[in-house]
Amino acid sequence: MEVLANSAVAEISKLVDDDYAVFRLEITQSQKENRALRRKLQLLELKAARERAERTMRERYRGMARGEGLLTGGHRNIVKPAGHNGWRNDQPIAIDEGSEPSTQHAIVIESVDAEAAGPGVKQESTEGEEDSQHSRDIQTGAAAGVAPPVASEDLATALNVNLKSETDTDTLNVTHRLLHTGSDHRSDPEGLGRLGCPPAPGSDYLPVFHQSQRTVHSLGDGDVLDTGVDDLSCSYDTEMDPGNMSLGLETPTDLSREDWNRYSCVYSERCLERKGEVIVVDEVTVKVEGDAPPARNADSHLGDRHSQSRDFLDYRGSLETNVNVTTNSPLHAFKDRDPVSTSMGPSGSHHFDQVLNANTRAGAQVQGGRATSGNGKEKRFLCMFCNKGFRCLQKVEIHQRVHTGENPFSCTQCEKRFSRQDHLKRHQMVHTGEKPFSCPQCEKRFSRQDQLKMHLKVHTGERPFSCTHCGKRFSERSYLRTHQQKMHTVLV
DNA sequence: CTGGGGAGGGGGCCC
DNA sequence: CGGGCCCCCTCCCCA
Repeated sequence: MEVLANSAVAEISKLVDDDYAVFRLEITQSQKENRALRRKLQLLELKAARERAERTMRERYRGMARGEGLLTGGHRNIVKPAGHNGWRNDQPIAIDEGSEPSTQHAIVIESVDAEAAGPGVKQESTEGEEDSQHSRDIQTGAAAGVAPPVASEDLATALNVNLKSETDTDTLNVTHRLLHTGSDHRSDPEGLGRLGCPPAPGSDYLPVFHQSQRTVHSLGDGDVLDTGVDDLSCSYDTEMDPGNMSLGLETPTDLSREDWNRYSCVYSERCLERKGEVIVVDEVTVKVEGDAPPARNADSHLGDRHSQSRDFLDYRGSLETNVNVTTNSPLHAFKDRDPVSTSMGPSGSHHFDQVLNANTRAGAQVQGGRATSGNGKEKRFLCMFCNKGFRCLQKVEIHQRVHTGENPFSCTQCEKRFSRQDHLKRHQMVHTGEKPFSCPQCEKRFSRQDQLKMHLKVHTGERPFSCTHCGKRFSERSYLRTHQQKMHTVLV
């Protein structure tokens, strides 16, 4: 009897276990379906939100374009909508010495080669069909402007952020994105802009999206990187800071243009690999439509004699003389224009200033001459403004202050501001009167070594610069230039 | 007009 | 990675 009872219990247990297993399987499948449906729903909602947001942005930009010239001559005076708490021209970035200049975010775009083994959506496909399906969804949804796949884990966050924009058109926290549609109006023979799609040999350019976190600034701007590639097939949309990213739409230089930047996003087959504040995008190619020449914060250079206009003019010059520049050159300035990104709520805000300008690469090369990678030490970090390459993230962030006008270091003696700490330190010698460098010939003293070096030419009679017209020699290039301009009317 | 000096901006390199 | 330094360029002022 006991045996029969035991066997019966065993049989019952077996049946229960079997049913339980089946039940669990069904539950798992249901959960999977649930997730898939939820994601689809989120994508749809996101799509709708983005379309609404873009529509709003366009209308706003159009309004600004009609009301205020965004580009006036060599300088753009950006007029922000009232009530916006974004970057203000009368509030130059002022981070006093000792305070942290900025906490910066960056996006690193790597080529396929660079991160071939990196994790990606594709690689993660083994985790579930839904992921790969999701990846496909995002890719196919590019034209409609679907949120970026910030890896599967970050997707929800990104989506949430994007969805947030749906409810607040004035505080559009939408992902920063890079638009791709396949450039057909640009030439980039060197493939600098081919950010991984496919990468030019030895050109792993890593445009750096600069995002400063400050308590008072929240300037978000979408950026577009024009890769100048004709056969692009992928683009991406990046979520810089899911919690605070602001949407930035490009401001067309040509106000008559109607082709406002259409922000669409497509993720490449790879995924974003987010590492702290650095996002690595694999196999990404982007294209830009629309113009947004860089502008400088008119008041960002306090006491700066030269840079305010000069840099901007230089920038314009690089554009104007760059054969690669097209009317759709994607130059963007952000601190001076922030018509959109005003996520300045009390919850804190970030400003995301970034500019992509593949077209100014030539200018950067002219200036630096070694802007591209592939020779010696790789310069994988690209300035989002001018595409100039740098080896270190910090360097490119510092460099981008050229474009942003950011001067975090202020002199306590005269309130002058500097973009670099060493410049501040150098400047402060003006106040201290320190002149550690003395001329061995005349005992004249200088505060700087390069000035001593310059001075030494007085004694050596070195005149390496000669006028090609009259043969007159000069010790300094600037002397020669001045001479030629005045005497020969030749621009050097 | 030339030359010299002062000063700021920027890139590169090294520690 | 950040700081510091070197170097160069440029502009301005002035003698």
